[in-house]
Amino acid sequence: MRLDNMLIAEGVAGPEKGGGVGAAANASAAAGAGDSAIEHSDYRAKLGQIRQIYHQELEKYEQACNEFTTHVMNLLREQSRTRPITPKEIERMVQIIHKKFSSIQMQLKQSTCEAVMILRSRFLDARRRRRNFSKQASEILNEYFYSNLSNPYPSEEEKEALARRCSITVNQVSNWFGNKRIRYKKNIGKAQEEANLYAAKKAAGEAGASPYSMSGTPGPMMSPPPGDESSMGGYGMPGMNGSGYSG
DNA sequence: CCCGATGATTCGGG
DNA sequence: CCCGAATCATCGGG
Repeated sequence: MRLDNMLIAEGVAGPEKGGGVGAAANASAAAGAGDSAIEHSDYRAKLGQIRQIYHQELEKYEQACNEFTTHVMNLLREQSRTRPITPKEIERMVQIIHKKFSSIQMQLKQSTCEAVMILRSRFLDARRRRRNFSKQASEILNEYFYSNLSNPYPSEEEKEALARRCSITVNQVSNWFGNKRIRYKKNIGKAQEEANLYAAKKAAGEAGASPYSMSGTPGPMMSPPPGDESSMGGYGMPGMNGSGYSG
């Protein structure tokens, strides 16, 4: 009976229509980008389709069940002319039929659940439908990162400020820094170019009168910049096949 | 179409 | 909870 609960929770079963603001929306909106409304409208449309089909099928089953029941009843009535048939017997018959049909309904519920699950992962999983940040947002984030290379761990307040400036969520800022740190470390050589680039940009912006202590480079404690551009050909990228599941 | 870049999620550890 | 690491899934340029 868990299937019923789930279908109700997803808004497939339960209230025929109306708001139907399910638990679907807020379930995995963790770091979802700002405009989640658009994606959700698509999601809702598909969900509505599923629901429609579900109810359609359900009704069909019910109708078939009723038809079959009356059919059997008629047969029994005819038989009752040649042999005695107790009402108990009839009731038993009806119960058997209903049980059979409800098991069929279970199958329908299960496949509907499956469809909903697929739909959820297809639309609500933020890994899909990923959008790159704007160029400007990347600028801001990179600027902070390379200006604080020795300690690229923004506090909560700083994250909020950055999030506001970039028009993204705090979570996304955290994600960005997490990715940036690990990827910087993984590839110092290339990142160094970026570092120089942003350092130059910053220097241009400050035009000389900067309060930085000029005791050499700030020396990032993460790893010493080797400045070695060669020997960064290919690190093993395994197959990464795109296992296509139809959608 | 391939492949690197990139944002998001998952997992293990403190 | 945050971090690093691995991984996933999409984007975007060639």
